[in-house]
Amino acid sequence: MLSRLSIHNRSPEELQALAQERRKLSTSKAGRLKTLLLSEAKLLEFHADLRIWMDSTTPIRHSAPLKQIDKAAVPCDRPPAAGPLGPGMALSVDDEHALVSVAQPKYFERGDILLAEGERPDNFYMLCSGAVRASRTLEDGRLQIVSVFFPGDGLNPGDILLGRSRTTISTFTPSVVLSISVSQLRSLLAQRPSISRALWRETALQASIQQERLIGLGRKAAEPRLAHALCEFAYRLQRYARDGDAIEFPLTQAELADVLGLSPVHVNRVVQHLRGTGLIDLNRERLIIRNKQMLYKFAEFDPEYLETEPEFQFVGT
Amino acid sequence: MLSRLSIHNRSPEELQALAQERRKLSTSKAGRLKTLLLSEAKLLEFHADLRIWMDSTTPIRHSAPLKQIDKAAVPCDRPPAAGPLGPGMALSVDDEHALVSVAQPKYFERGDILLAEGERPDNFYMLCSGAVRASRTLEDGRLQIVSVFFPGDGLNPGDILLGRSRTTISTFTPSVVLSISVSQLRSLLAQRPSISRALWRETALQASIQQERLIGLGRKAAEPRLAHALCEFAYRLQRYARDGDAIEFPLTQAELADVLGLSPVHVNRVVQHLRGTGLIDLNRERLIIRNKQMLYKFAEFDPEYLETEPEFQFVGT
DNA sequence: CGGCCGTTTGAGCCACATCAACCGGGGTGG
DNA sequence: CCACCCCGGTTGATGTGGCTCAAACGGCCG
Repeated sequence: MLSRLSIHNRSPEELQALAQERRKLSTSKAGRLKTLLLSEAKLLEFHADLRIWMDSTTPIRHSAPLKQIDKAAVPCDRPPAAGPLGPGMALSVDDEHALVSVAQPKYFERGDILLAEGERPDNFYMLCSGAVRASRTLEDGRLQIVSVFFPGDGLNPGDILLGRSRTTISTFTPSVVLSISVSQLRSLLAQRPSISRALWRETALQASIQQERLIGLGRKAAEPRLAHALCEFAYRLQRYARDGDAIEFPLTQAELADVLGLSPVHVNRVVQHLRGTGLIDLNRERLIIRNKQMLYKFAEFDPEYLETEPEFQFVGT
Repeated sequence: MLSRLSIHNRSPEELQALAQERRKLSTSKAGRLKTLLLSEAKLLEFHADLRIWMDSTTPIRHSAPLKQIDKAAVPCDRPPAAGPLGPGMALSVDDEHALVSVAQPKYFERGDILLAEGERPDNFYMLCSGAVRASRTLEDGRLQIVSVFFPGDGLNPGDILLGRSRTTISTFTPSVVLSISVSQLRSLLAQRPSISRALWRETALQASIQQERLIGLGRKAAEPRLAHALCEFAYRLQRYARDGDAIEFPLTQAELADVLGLSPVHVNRVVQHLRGTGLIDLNRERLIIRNKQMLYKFAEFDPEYLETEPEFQFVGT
């Protein structure tokens, strides 16, 4: 993990300069050191972007447009216009501002553990970039992945209330998350019912995803089960991207197996067969859905369960 | 379903008298008519108990003890002291009073559908007595049960926010349910953040249960999977009963199969083998856990995920 | 160049599904 | 009151989807 810098009292410009420095330095290095420097640069740039976004949006409610940022440089995978958290959690600019102002950005390498099974969650995490899993290891060593998170998702909205995490939360790829201490979140929730509502909604949405996966595990054969997972991932990842494009795919086949409750070799065979039908193209880097219509049909995938009806988002408050 | 009576402006005594009347009448009848009369009596008694509870607890906060009621006559399976909803949803007397006062009790026969897949949920349901499932039917007719509800559970806390039910909610056994229209619930939520918090918690708790079942479906063999489900059911049902007793078991083996993602005949064989080991005794009426220690170990069951840490229940508000 | 990781391929096996028939009890209808 | 039937549970025979074990391959990093 990264050494902590004293960055909290520096201007965005200073932070960007620091980032630039690391990038320059990294070109002359190689291997592990190089990637470390690059990831440090990324985190600094994320800090800078965050600061810029904070300054450009006043805490009083009005939807201030975010100063346009070079997208390639932003480690956050969502349109910056919606703030660093994106529209995923359905927060108002005001609420997002309140959340972000008490949040701390953190960078994790591939495979790092954010929260271990059985621990008390001290922080609430929101994923800005990368991909994260929640998994459980049984006594005999078998592993089941219970949730897969993408940028914009909250990682443990339910655990906050339950007081203990029953799964291990770790990254698939290098990731940037915003972390809020539970105690600070608590006082925020008391002040802002709409944030409370948003977290409840996030909990319900993730339960809905789990439910759909449960149905697959219980009653679908391997092929439609895999197809459904791919549809879900593609849909969630593409919500904020152009349609039809290749999708950066963050899981290995072995990890897919742990999501689907299958063995890695069987996943491989199923992937090949699905490739053979021409419906999809999948390899380590990217997923391309060649015939969305038919794939949805084959997988019995209906994206409705991934959406909230807008009128229900802010009921009551 | 039952014909509606005009009961809302009758006293508890009148209601009990009416119930007594049906019971008397029922003894001279047989078959379907008899059970209908009995269920009508039950609903009337439930109404009466509700009224008594409402009268004995003032809307101003103080934990008024409920007048002792003959437990056998109360269709609600939880200690009346905690109100008709019991401690399941972790409501204060005050909140429970607010909820119950706008709720309508309803009685459903075995197999009745409360909410069909794809419908917009107009009501929020709380189960007082009986057992209820949420299930999904695939195109080829296969069925997967996603949740099993027992008295004290909310049936659709998440759907309220998502605006559409993705599963069919129906009963295993005759059941009494308290129903609140979503619009009334909405205004309650705006007034009482603690109710909002309780529903969020209920959503998280049910997600936690689903998560545990998902792990079983993905990575456990049939036997520990069944054992785990039985542990869970027993634990949830016994929270408000004496330990070691026989438990009234509401599912058939075929229904168990739909919970576990197995075929009915395989469930049968597994049940027999589990009986053979002496760990449990299970038939249509009752479940007896003979060796809790060993069963928990075999199933890798740890009831922690069914509990909320008390200090987290009312944070912030 | 060597080692590691992710993918691929093949052979054999087992847990669980499917199909089919029978049993016992309680409710129904004649 | 009896005959029937339906439902839930039980049993046996047979088939198969997916697992396990084992080995090889290609690309990337050191």
